[in-house]
Amino acid sequence: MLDTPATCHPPSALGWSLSSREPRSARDRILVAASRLFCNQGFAATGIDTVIEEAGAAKATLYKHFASKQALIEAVLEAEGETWRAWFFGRLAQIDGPAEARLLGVFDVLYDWFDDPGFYGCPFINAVAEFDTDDSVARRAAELHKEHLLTWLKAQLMELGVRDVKEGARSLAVLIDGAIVAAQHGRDPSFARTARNLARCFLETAETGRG
Amino acid sequence: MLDTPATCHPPSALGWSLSSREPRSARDRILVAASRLFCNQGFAATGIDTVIEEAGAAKATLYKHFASKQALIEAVLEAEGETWRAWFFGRLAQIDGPAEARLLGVFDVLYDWFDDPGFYGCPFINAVAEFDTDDSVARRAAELHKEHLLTWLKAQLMELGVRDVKEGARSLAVLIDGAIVAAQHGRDPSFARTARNLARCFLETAETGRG
DNA sequence: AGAAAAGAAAACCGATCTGTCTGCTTTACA
DNA sequence: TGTAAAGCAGACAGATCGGTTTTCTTTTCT
Repeated sequence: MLDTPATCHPPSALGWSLSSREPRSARDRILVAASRLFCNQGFAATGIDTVIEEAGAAKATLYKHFASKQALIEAVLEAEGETWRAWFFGRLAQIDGPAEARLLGVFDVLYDWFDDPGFYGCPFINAVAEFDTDDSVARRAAELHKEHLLTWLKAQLMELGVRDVKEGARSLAVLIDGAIVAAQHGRDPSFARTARNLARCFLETAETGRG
Repeated sequence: MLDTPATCHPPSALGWSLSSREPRSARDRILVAASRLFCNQGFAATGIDTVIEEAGAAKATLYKHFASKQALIEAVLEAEGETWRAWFFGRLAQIDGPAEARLLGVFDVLYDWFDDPGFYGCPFINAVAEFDTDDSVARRAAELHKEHLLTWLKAQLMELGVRDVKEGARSLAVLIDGAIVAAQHGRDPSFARTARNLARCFLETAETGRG
């Protein structure tokens, strides 16, 4: 009963997902199970009973650690985002060379993410798609996540010496979001390469202003 | 009770949404109400009872026209997609000039879409985000929708004389998806301009092979 | 005008939802 | 070893879910 249900992909071995972490406490097990179920089956579509069954935990235990389902969703998004960013920026940090190589490397790392059988799109994009209307917790979590990304992108663009760093980061963010959605819909990781070519094309013209 | 609830944006005046259509039959009212609620509050999060209340219809009437909630979702996606494409391609058809102007015009039309107060992102992206795991009706509807878009893009790129038409269409699709998601998350229509600049940048290098 | 279809209102069904509460067992720590 | 916390199992509550059925009214078309 602790096996991964057939409707869920196996936890990734790459380490971008919370599901690949070894749970220690009951709280961990609940968080990991909720993460896997929420991200694969949807937040609203996944019930609390399913989460505790997958986690092998008691309902009272869940509600001792998380005040409500909303709070659990919030915790899942935060933990999932942190895990993903640690993996993503960790991979990028291994790339030595100029900032341009690191910026293009973004799309190589994205390729590996898309190519993982457990890839289910970006949890934040999926969450905002569900809870769009109200300015919910999901939206704020997504904003924070994107803020982290933009900060990193801007640092690289600054190092590269492009003129409009803010607009450059926005451009790359559009490419990243577009690649994620296209890869998710088409189940085709090669959209990372398509986006990479667009990025190279953009950087070539944007770099003209560097010193 | 037929008023738009506070949680929903007013129906668009531009005509890209099904909500802007004047409902004639009870079936129409149900379809329009379901479209507005599903797209604004989420598919799973919106109950049948809410739909019939918003539509001012009886539950039996709904189930006479639609076999199930899934069938209703399917009908909403199909109708919403058809309405959107009629609006989108209609706007683009008004652009006279070379294919390049029409391709860049895509992002001007997208701007108007994003700028509408009733903008809730792309229904297909949102639906796939909810029903990702199973190869559901939503996924097939999204594929069909993207197929329409790609066909149009390829026709323009062919007219423009670019070398790799298929890859060019994929590139523009990434830009469109990315702009949609970024605009939805940031509630900022100007991501359409960012994507437009990327498209111009891409077309300039891709056009080198035209005759 | 009269037949027939469409629709409204509301009761009703079984299942499932989030969340609470009560026992009992296991773990952890002093 | 004894005490306290943590956790499991499951019943339970009230609401809501998707969906069916019945009765009555309105519309529509010949």
